[in-house]
Amino acid sequence: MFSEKDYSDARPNVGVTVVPFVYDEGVIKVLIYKRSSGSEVFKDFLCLPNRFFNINDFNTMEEAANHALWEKAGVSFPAIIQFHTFSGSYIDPTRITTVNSCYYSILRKSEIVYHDTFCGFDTFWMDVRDVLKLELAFNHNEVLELAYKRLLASAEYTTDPILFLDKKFTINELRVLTEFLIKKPIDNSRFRDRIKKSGILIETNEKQLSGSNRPSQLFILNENLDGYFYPKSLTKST
Amino acid sequence: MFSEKDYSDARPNVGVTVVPFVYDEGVIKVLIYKRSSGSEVFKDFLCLPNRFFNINDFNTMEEAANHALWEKAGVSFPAIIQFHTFSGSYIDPTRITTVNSCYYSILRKSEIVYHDTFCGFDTFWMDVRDVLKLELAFNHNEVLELAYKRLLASAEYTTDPILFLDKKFTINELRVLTEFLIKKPIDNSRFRDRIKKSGILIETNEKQLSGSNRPSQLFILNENLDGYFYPKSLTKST
DNA sequence: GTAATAGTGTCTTTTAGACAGTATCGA
DNA sequence: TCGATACTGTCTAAAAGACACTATTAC
Repeated sequence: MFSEKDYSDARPNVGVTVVPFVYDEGVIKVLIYKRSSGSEVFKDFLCLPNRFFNINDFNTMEEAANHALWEKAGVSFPAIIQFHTFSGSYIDPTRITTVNSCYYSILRKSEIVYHDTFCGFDTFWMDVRDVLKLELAFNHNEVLELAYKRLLASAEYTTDPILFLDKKFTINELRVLTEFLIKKPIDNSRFRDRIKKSGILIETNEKQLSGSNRPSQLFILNENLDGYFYPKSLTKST
Repeated sequence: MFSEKDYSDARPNVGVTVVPFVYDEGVIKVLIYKRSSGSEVFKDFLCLPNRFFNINDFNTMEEAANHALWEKAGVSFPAIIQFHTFSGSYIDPTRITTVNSCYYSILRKSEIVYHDTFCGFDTFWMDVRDVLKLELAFNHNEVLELAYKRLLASAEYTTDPILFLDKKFTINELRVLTEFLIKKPIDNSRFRDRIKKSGILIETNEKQLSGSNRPSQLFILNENLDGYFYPKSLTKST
């Protein structure tokens, strides 16, 4: 396999797509941009940040993904999570068979460089659920749909969504975010118990005043733990 | 992005790799084969089933993956699960930058066409843990390592490993398999309770005699349920 | 004081964990 | 009858779930 000279004309186009998520105003928003009217295909369509994977410019697809993210969202080297690679001639119907590796990124609102236009692109942050009603370029509807599904599922098992919050956050902020992601109410008392016993959060010596009420304790993520958050009970947890 | 004429020489090589797993003699085995001494690269190395993704031969990478699996393991169109796409020049160091999309497959031992040589390849089924000690071609060590890790993790959350068992199986067979995958003993009584309450298994009217003892009840998988198996308790399960 | 949100305590229900006990077969 | 493995019951410990209660602030 992988013979350079034999196969150069039979190679697919390879691209990366990034789904940049942010938690803002109580909902998850995604960054999209409008393709220029000079584009070869999908002129003026809305689109997720993407990039051709050109081996002269990039060694790995993660580099290409980071480049796309920087170009459109103004964020450098955030955590990106590969969730699926699509392939087929349907992705770019007027051209050749395409391979599209997709990543999503959990961004902190405070770290995004906001710009209506950047590198010449018109970008928008929109509620994911609204974007899913639109017709996007390429296969970006299925890309966004799967990315959102995986993001929501990750809230059930991992601490990843904590990356949406500021470095210091309150347990209530985490609870409200988690309730949004899993679409169910969570009992406050239980949630606090679990979190304290799990050891995933470290109490800081700071408090936050959010109104005329008792100040809330600020926590940071315990970086030493990772992976699964909620204990399963298939076996004794020991 | 994706401009055909501009980028044809800058396209990476794209290949698929399949990790065929089977549950046999109480352990998970993987199929590997020996590359021919006429290969351009990695002559005589052991290797996982793989295939160049040539757009003249295949429309999607899943087709290429199925072809590789058929060629080496003699199984047609089993369930394949994409778990990661690797990229970089390190994958095939003497040639150009490569993109390698990887799948694993959960095969039933009874459905595998066993052959020491098939389509001219010498194939072997070996305990995964032993294969991981060897030096495989390309990046197949990291491919196998991640595939095995994902397979083991799937036993904690999904019913996927049931696909290793025959269509009709006993709860004890499932328990022993699960104990192997999660590397922990499971209480028999609890396991039965959970399974019965979860509704993932349907009782058949057949029993199996496995020795001088009470016959065991045979079950089949309830295909209507899918996804997660063990209930989490973040919220009331209702 | 009141309103508002942060955080705690306590009781009931559900589930997990350990393990003894019963069932059904071959020999 | 005995040995072996399949399967069930029962008791205790732990966790979940519901919700009342206290804490701290602005006004």
